[in-house]
Amino acid sequence: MEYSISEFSRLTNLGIHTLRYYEHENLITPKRNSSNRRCYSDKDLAWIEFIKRLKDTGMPIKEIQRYAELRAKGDLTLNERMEMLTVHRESLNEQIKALQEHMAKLDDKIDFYRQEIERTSLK
Amino acid sequence: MEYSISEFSRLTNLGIHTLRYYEHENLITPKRNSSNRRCYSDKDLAWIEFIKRLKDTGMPIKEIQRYAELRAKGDLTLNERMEMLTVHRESLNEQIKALQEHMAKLDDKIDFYRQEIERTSLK
DNA sequence: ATACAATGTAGAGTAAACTCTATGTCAAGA
DNA sequence: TCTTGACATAGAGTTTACTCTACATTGTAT
Repeated sequence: MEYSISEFSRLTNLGIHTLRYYEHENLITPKRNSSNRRCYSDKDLAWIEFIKRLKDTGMPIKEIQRYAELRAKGDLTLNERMEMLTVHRESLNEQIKALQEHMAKLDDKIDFYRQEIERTSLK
Repeated sequence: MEYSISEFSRLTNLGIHTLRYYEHENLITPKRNSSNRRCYSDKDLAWIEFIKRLKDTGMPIKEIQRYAELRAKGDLTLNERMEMLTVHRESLNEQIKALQEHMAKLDDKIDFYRQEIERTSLK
């Protein structure tokens, strides 16, 4: 299947402006039809979903750009891309650990508040 | 103990400019000495550490501002503050869940890469 | 043929959170 | 006294990632 930019915008939940911005930043390069309109494919869809995942896990656009560049060069860059993902995996792991520690501390704080409210009878 | 802004900067790992910025945004209000220099206390230190925690868990400055405002009003706002923290706790919980899902998908992708590299003998 | 809605490009504007610059004050050492 | 060096304020500048505006084209319905 092929999609116009507005269809693709709906499918990906990314604004039309954002899609054009991503293209401008060379994250994605959809085909064009005879009238120069963008034609997004299902492959583009899978790719943009992966881009979203990288973004949602804190990878900056610049680095996704680098990854996209490698991807465009084909199979010869598989090693390098896997290396990037492996490094990113580690950062993700640390993010999760950090958030879990924050969660524990936050729980302590909430408990403390609960006691204070009890003690001062502000409940 | 009391600390000058540069000492406090070292203790908190926040730049001097950032500390002044936080004060400008009413997140923290250190005492001043007779020459109008900032005098940070140990209480300020504990407070800034908590601010960092909120920030690191994705709370925007605006909301920390709101929390700081309540804190400045004293014990009468304990309930409201606990409510804020409880809501924030939930968001933190969801962040962790989301990251864990991303991690699982990323692992799948890395496995796929490993197989592709094996298959195409690019190792 | 005409209107109009979707699309195209280039570039300006926005929001958040800093970060830096210009300029001035002040206490302490040479 | 003179000179630093740390600190003060006000406000400008930066970075990231969009988001929007202005204006030109194009395909389709009337």
